Amino acid sequence: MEAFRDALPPGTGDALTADRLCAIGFCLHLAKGEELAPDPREDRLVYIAEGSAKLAAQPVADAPSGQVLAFHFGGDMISVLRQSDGDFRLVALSDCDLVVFPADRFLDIAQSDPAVLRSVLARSLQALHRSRTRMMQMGHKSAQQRIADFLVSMAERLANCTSGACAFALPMSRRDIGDSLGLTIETVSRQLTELREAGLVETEGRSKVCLSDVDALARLAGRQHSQAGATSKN
Amino acid sequence: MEAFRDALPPGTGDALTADRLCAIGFCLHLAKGEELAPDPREDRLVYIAEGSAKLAAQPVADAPSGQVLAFHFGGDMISVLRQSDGDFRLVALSDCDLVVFPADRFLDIAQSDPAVLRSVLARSLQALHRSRTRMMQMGHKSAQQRIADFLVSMAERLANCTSGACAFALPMSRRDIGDSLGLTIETVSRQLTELREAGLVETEGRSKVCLSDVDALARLAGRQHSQAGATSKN
DNA sequence: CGATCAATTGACTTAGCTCAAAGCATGTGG
DNA sequence: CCACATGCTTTGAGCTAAGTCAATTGATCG
Repeated sequence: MEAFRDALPPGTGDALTADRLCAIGFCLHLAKGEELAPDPREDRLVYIAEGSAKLAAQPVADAPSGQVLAFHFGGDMISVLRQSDGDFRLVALSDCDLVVFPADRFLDIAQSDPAVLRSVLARSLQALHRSRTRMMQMGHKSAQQRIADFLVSMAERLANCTSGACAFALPMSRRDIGDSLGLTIETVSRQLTELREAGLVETEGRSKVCLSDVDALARLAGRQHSQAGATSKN
Repeated sequence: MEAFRDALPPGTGDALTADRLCAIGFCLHLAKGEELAPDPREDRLVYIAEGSAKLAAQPVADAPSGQVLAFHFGGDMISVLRQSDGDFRLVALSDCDLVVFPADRFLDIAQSDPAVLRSVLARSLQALHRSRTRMMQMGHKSAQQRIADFLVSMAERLANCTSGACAFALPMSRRDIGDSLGLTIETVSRQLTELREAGLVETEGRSKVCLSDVDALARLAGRQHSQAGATSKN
């Protein structure tokens, strides 16, 4: 819970507001593979204090594990809106510590502190912008570009690396990667092999990857030297 | 300008706030094909009082006219964020009446009226949710499903029709449609032909379309009986 | 150490892209 | 008012990237 207080936008919001927000949130631990119990009655805001998770749609015919909307990691604040046709699911990719807020009450409180509300709004407008940029790219990009883009995003997110070389572990499976990019696991695997043969990526075991040249990957992904608006935090 | 006042969320926001918001906005008319002059200095919120427009990225190699992020129509409020790598462009598809606000000042004023701010936030969270749902679909959908989905969206947006039959005129070209769905004009055309042969769509001239069974199209698009979260306003 | 499930690799199929040509609207000038 | 020119749209014929099906390899955990 303390971690959440630190995550509030710096310089905005007073201590009182933070206290009141903490009062309505509850902490929750999810073990790897566990899922945040859906609540069809209300929208929720979830803060990920620690760990990694995927936001996925209910499984459908052509995506048995449920299509992946986004990946989220420690420090992210995400909104889990209830859907008319069934909730989206927040599934832990690794052990997770969460703080869950009812969206209505959270906003009621934030409303008394416009600075907080505005900063939440600014965040969500940015997120919308990123989501759109991403969507646009999705429609026009090849499998290799998508994988390259994915790796660059993960490097930023997981290793805080936007340039040069870096190594980190991917918490999600190939299936999750494929489901998030609109590709099959086979294609994901093949593209990784190609990138490996091109000397851009090394892999070890199922999850460890090592990117030798993030800039080259970014170029491959078709990113126009944009360091802003690249991560996929909510 | 009066039209904008009506567009403020009903029941929220007082008259004073509306007055102050109107004071910082300026009206603008765009003729068909014209473009909102970009302003790299600040983000803007644009209200479309009348007409239709596309939000497109700067032209790149593989999309000469610029990739289309979204279509917008009368009544929409959209945010045009400046980009690190060049602005997105708002281009009129038909003659348009706009009201343009500097985002910062708009939010400064809205901040004094938390109800307005919150409603703008709620809108943008919804928009984010829709954008993500859409993005997810984009990755996994066939050309025919995308076209069907597009037609259903347009029926809702342009003819206020979510079921049964309806007819309307598409203000955008096949190229714009393709650019927004990640398809080529040829594929757009071919899929329309298939839908025509299936008896779901009739076309007349370049722009007029007649959908005989919106529900069937929605089913074809893979929409799970979701009437909520379907339009693509902001 | 072995069972099990994830990941890789291969062979084949197919949806959608590219290149190319022909048809139509729409608008303009005679 | 009609003819024509222009540019959108449609249609056709390959081609290629990615999906499908199937078999193998490899990793992880009890």
